[in-house]
Amino acid sequence: MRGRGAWWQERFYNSGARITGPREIVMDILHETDDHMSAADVYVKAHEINPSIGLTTVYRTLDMLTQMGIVQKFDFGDGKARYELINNPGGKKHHHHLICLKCKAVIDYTEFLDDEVEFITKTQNRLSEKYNFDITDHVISFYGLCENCR
Amino acid sequence: MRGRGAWWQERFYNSGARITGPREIVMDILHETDDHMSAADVYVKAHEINPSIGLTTVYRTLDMLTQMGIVQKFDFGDGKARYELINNPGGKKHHHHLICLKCKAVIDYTEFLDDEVEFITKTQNRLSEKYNFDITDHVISFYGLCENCR
DNA sequence: TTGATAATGAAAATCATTTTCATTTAGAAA
DNA sequence: TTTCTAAATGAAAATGATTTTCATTATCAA
Repeated sequence: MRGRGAWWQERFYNSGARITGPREIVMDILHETDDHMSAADVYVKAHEINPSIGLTTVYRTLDMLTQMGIVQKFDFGDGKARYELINNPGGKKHHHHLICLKCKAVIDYTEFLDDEVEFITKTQNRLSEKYNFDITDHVISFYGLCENCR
Repeated sequence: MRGRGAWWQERFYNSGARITGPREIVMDILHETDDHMSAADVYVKAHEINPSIGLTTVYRTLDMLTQMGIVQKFDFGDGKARYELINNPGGKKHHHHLICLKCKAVIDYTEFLDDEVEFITKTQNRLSEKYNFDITDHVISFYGLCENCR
């Protein structure tokens, strides 16, 4: 299943990043899950595939992917960062999060994105022009109390 | 300047939270700044006012305020959480963030909120109904590379 | 095939945040 | 006002995620 899509390899190349075993494995793992994975989660899976991979490398790879805009890093308030592929062809759809402030439960929602696209596109264009930012991504999260905690 | 607004004291009361010296000081500090303060930042200021206040209490207070929806907790990716008052009468306006993935610079923007209000209100209503969530807050952030890093 | 350099892994270091626990305090009740 | 009890506090220790260091290895352009 390795090398399923050259799409990211091309992006690595364009960034001057080498394509290595550990990086391929991390990309595979991210492709294969629908979860919000922490670095430790990725490490555990990577370790099953190749026990010589170090946690440090997982961190470094996830960080690099985040900076390249391939991965999105989230903080749900439970003390560890979570990572998700931004473009996962055939994978999880674009979505946002509904986060409970008390129990930290996270609900992914994909509804109501039509209105969002319109709003985000417009705002993003305005912002990138005004602040000369190369915007690659956005986050929309709603916070509150879930039905169990309210 | 203490006790400037009873608004939060009432909310403390309604939550069964006691109004204590340390908590008043933390609220004052949050009222008086426009920055995105970390717990350590708040601690330093609190310590100037009353050196007996402990960092632990600052953390606990900020956490409580976050759960009460008085404060919003942010993660800009630099490893420490930031806190801002959500309703600061006479203070900083509602705003969102533009965050550089490389240098972690944060730009606050307040423009283009008219479109946002419409979009957010609608989405929030739909979500709270569908998922039975008591939504108190939202975050919209844009990520990318700032003009120096792009 | 080779060499420069990027990437890696293990271990140690860092550092934000949380926990523990003995002490103090707010504020309801008497 | 005084008393009483649960909530709040602070210091210190513990935790745990993430980063740094540095010697070794591997990628890939030439």
